[in-house]
Amino acid sequence: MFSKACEYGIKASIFIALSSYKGVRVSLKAIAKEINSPEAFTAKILQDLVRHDVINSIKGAHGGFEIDNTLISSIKLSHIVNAIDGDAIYSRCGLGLHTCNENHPCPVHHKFIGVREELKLMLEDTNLEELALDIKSGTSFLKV
Amino acid sequence: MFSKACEYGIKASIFIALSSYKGVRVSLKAIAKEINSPEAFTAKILQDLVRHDVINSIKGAHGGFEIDNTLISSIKLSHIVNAIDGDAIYSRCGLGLHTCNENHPCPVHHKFIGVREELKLMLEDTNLEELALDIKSGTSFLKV
DNA sequence: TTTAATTCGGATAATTTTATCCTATTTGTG
DNA sequence: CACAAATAGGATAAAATTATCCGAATTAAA
Ligand code: FES
Ligand code: FES
Repeated sequence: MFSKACEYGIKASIFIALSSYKGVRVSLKAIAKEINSPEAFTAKILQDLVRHDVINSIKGAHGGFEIDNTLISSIKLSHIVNAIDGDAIYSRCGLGLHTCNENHPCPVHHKFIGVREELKLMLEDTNLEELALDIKSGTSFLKV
Repeated sequence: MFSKACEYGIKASIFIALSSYKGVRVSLKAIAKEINSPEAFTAKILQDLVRHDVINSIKGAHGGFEIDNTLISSIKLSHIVNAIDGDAIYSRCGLGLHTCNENHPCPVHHKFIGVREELKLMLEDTNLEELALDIKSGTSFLKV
């Protein structure tokens, strides 16, 4: 469903949010360890998220990644997915026609748009705060 | 959402169903042309569908692909997707945890399973007959 | 001001997916 | 039987995704 890059991006963002609530900035190394991802690849993804203003990076000694506490609840999964995978998941035809077009629908169009719309709503409705709180309370997990 | 292979597999199956209703067996070449797919790659996918008993192949002169007319309405999208992409789309954790497990859920598990379940139901509920009839009536299209 | 801890960014490698090519095999027809 | 028209299947190539490596730039602190 999501690319590996996107999966890492989501998990990393949640962990960064969690740390930011605690007031601690986290390093790439700590993130990769926590979400069980390859360090260098994760670095690329974090750079992407920084460029898209999803997370914030501080260079140099004692640097790392963080998110402004006041923004965490307004960052939606859709922002992260969009930054990494683009909007293909929302707009692309499920069977690879040139465009998804109501007036020239592929065979699964009307079956597919319902699921796609639900996915879109879910991503737009889910924010980093709730996901981070679930990790904090031990309700959900970032690895294994 | 689906792999390219799966997209081709679905479109090819619909076209084969349509031809089978007309009583004509179709060649690989005709299929690839109709669904706008690379011929050799499509051949591999069709072989896969044959092995999984989704479609039927006849070798030699005047050979080609067909589906038993009486079976078309009972072949579901889920059969095709399963034959080509396996069951990952149903069972895999959305964030790549080792397994999707209610007792050890990833952060998006409870948000995700709804969408996944709707997708599953859609695939299990949609059969080749209805898709082929839409193509026949000009309600939907296999290419462009 | 030097050093160490970091992120950044370019180059490259490994893996997976997608695509192509060529030969073997099967089968209907003259 | 010989031939032509098909699918089957193995080998290989191209492209995309995932992963690694290494040096440059930045920054806090000794
Ligand atoms: S045209 Fe294929 S999903 Fe809309
Ligand atoms: S554990 Fe991740 S989707 Fe179920």
